[in-house]
Amino acid sequence: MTVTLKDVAERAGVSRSAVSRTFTDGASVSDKMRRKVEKAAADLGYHPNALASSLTTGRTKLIGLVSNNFHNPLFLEIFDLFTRGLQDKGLRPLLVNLTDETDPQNSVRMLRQYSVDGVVVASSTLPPSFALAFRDAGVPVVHSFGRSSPATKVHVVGIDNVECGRMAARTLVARGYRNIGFMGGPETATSTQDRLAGFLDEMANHPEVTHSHSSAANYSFEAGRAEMQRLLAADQRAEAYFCGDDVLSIGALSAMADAGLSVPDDIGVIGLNDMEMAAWENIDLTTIRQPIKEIVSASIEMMSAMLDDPKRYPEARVFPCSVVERGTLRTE
Amino acid sequence: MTVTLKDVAERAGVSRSAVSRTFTDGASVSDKMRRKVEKAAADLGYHPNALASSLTTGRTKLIGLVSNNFHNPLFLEIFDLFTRGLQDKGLRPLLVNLTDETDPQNSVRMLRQYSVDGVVVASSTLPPSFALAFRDAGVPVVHSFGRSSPATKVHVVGIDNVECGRMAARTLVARGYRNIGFMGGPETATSTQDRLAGFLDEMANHPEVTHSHSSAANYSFEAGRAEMQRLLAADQRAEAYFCGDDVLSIGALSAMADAGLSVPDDIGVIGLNDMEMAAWENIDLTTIRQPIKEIVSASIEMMSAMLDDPKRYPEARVFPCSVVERGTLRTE
DNA sequence: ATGCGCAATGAAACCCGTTGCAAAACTTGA
DNA sequence: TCAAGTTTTGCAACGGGTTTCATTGCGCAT
Repeated sequence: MTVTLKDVAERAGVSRSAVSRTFTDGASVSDKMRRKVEKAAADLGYHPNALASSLTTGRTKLIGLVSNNFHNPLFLEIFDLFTRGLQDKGLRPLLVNLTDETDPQNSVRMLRQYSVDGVVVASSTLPPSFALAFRDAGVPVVHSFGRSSPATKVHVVGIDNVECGRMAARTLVARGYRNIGFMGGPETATSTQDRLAGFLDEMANHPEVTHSHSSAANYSFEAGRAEMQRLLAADQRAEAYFCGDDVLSIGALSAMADAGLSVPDDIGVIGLNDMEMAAWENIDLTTIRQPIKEIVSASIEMMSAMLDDPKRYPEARVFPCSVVERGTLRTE
Repeated sequence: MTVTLKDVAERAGVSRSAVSRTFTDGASVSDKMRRKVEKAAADLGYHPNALASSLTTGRTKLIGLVSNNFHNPLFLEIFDLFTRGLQDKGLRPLLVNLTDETDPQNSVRMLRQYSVDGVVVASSTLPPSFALAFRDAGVPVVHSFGRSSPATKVHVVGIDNVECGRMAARTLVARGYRNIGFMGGPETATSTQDRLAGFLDEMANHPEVTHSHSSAANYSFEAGRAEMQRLLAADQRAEAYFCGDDVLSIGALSAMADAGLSVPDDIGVIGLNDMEMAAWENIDLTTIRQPIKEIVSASIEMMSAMLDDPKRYPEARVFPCSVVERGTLRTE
């Protein structure tokens, strides 16, 4: 059924090594030989078995793509970018869905069994220790959308969430809001923690502005809506909210609309991410743009580099964010 | 660096076969042996190499997951279901992003190189010939969300798009709309073609109702919005539209809002899919529900069955759809 | 022709496991 | 205690490639 090296070698009347060499570039083969082998291979419909070769070469070109964000539409964009970027480099994404799983050991074991060349952890909610588990197992790893620390031990690509928190606070204050709320994602997520820290840090510079904060159960529409409903019902309403994610913001907007509030006249919202949906005309969300294209390509670049040099010194690449002006904050 | 069977065998003072057997269930090993080997394996941190074993067993447990829908949020839900379902069965999804690619041969070649045990084509826009290419290459394949034909040659799981078209038309007529439009997705997509066919078929039963149809460039918000803008500007506006997809509907709703039309008072919309977003309170889209959970699990079941019996007779599993009543059609 | 250097080739060992087969080690029953 | 039967075990071949190393073949200058 399946055509092997040996079959081709026999048909072409050459040795197996010769066939192998015509299919690995950089090997020394004469034109005559190459033509002969290629002819035989074409006749038989031969394609080399990538897995068999990985046995000796030690490379599979398989990259584990690990994530736990299968409910945030932003991540569809991210998966799109990752799969295409990896494919362009001849790498194959082995997708791991971590939903309801926080222990890295299972994933580490599984991905090692499949001899992946490297692992990309694409998540803004997993702790740094998660990626670390791969490094400790000797697997090249980059944590995309992760938290970078000065003492980082794995490659990290992302944004400065603390600075984003500051930026959001600064923006809201500059627009004249004097009672500001932060509605974050799950408290366990590093991104939530950092954004809150930055937010509070900046607010400390503005004692005249009152502020408060709370968090939604997770980064989802429902959670954002529920939390905003709670805030509005408790009559603790701020003049404007920084929501720790766009999809959360959209949930919040929905709760505001239900409460009869008009945005941005009665209440303001600024999100974070700038997912495609934020630009939809019926949403038109003012938000802080996270440059996902750049983050993904930097992640892939780093991964490539690590494949060549697994001992590469860990590095954090942090991309700047900027406010995208749309219609959910008053212009002042 | 990497610990092999041989290392464990040496440390335990037994043969390599013994080690292999303790790690393959169903093999005959004494308890004493098993304990000895497991001890040695644990000491060394050994894990079997799944790829090496696949060489002799002929199974990799790798499943190609092929899709070209990386811009429709519905597919994030679908990927979530697929990855979890496959993982639960011990299978590993190798993700292939087909964006901008319609020729199956590249994917076939690549997936064969990686010796995948099977392939799931998850797409409502690819033609039946795409999945067929895998079958012809001897790879078990199931086409999820595909078009089933009476003479189908590959396993297909999905819905009856023709019937959905009829259902939409029937629903709109029943609500008293007398001028109805169908706004489909890309004309090359089988789903669009079938939904249109069903729509027209049903409309033929209602000569008193005028109807028209057009199509958006692709299944996306922007395309839906643009097409609806065009329709409204041309003043060809119908009383209600059946949009061939939820995200298309949402784009259309946005265009309607901009045009100052109020839904459902001035104009009605019914979508198709019932993605999570359709239930968001600020969207509240009346739509035809496609049971994606059932479709995905049926696909995985079929795939499992084919792994046991690759020559399994091809079968089409078609799930019924039903209208989900929300707020974008008048109640009449 | 002769010899030199280099590119192309093949034989064989190796990568990490699995498995058919025969020998070894146990049971069991009488 | 011994023969017969059943489990366990190890050996060696195998799966589909790659790679080292020695050998062969070739072009070229002399």
